[in-house]
Amino acid sequence: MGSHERRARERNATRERILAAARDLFVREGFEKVTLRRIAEAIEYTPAALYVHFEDKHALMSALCDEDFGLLREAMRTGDAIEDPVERVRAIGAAYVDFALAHPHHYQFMFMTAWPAPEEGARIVAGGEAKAIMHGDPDEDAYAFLRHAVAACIAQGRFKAPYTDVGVVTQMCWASAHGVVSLFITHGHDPWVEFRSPQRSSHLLLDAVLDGMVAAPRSGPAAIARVAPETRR
Amino acid sequence: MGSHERRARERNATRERILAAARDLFVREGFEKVTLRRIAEAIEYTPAALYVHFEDKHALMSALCDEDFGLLREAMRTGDAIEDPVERVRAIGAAYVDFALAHPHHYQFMFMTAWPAPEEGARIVAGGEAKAIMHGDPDEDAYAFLRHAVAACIAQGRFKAPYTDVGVVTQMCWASAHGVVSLFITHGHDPWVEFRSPQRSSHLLLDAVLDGMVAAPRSGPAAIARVAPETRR
DNA sequence: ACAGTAAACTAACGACGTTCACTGGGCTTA
DNA sequence: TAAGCCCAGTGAACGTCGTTAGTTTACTGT
Repeated sequence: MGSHERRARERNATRERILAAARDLFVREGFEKVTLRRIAEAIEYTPAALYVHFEDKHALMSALCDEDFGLLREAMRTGDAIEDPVERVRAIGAAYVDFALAHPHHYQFMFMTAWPAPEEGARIVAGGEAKAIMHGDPDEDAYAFLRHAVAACIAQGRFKAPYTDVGVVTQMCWASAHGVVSLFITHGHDPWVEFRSPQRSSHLLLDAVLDGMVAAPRSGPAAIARVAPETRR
Repeated sequence: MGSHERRARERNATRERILAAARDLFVREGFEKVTLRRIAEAIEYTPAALYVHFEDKHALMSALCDEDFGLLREAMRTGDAIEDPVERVRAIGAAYVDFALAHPHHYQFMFMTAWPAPEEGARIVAGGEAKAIMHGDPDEDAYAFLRHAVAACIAQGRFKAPYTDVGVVTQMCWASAHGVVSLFITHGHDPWVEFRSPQRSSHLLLDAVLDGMVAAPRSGPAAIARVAPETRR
């Protein structure tokens, strides 16, 4: 009677083998070299076999993506214990950047590829798999995690006007980190732009943004908690 | 004897027709729908005919790109007359964002696609066409144009430490604008992120960055020239 | 009138994602 | 034990893509 479970386990095992092969190709050869035929070849399967485990290539890549979003979420937990919300935002940004630079191919797929768009047919994907990745819960959603920290900053009045809209400020912080790393990923090796350390650039940028947004210390201990950017790292 | 010129003119004309068809497909149907076969069909040619005018698809797209870099450069000239370098940087950023949002597909190709990388063969493209796009001359190169304005800021001591490295600060400004617009282009229609106005977000971000970088007004007229971000737009 | 040039065509190649009829071994059931 | 089902995996094909080699065709300069 446990054969059901064994079959399911086996099925899941080959599914994992497929994903592993895809990830291997992905991280080693880059983006557009990941081909169903090469994945199949890597695990000594026929290309058609992949369709038993994934609806199509997009679904396969999405599954890879899901795993990476989990990793990113975990990486961003680094700053979870930091009391000061502004410093927490800073730590989250640093973790985000580190993740992106450590896994550029994954990052590229996660945040730098425009998905096929809703089409005119307006057929929403069957189960709504995108929803599974990010649905607003700070415990499971990297975006909501950042947003949560930003909301804390605003709630404590740490940001002066007009930086008081949680959504906008969250996007500003996200864009700061994303801007540097995505530029580095696409143009980091172009000859015409001297990219020194993207780490340093992104940290400086986030420092500048936060500096620009934080309200002047009125009188409280906020001024003490604040660390000078140039001495921090 | 003038037939040489006429032939050249005709040749150039069909080259332009190819580019126009490509651009049309590009802007109307988006990125990956641009196919050599569809371009050829649009101008009632055979796919192979395109290879008379372009080395390969990449070269064709690069030619499209060149035109767009020209447009971008022209758009960024808006802030050319602005005296105050900080405000000039702000204006350049705004123009950049406007361009990106007005031509998202072009922007995607110009700044959001990782080019095939040098390969291991290390065969540099024949004429060095990438060099033609951006080669450091502020009059022809959008990046150098921004860099020039940033350098003026630094030369006038408008930025406090540690924001004194021209290259790094230029990249920070660039990344600020690029971060917002690229996120909007790829994820602007995703359900899980409430993207209000990317214009507003990017302007606020650049404001915050500049606010964070500018030195406190010592005593001079700089404080007067500085306009409060929230009242500007 | 003739040879040369070059733009455009025909036809094919290999690689891609995807589909579909099929097979064959393990499982359930009689 | 035999019959029948399930389903992971196969084989072969389809249509599309970028690209190439060989050929035609129209115009040019002599």
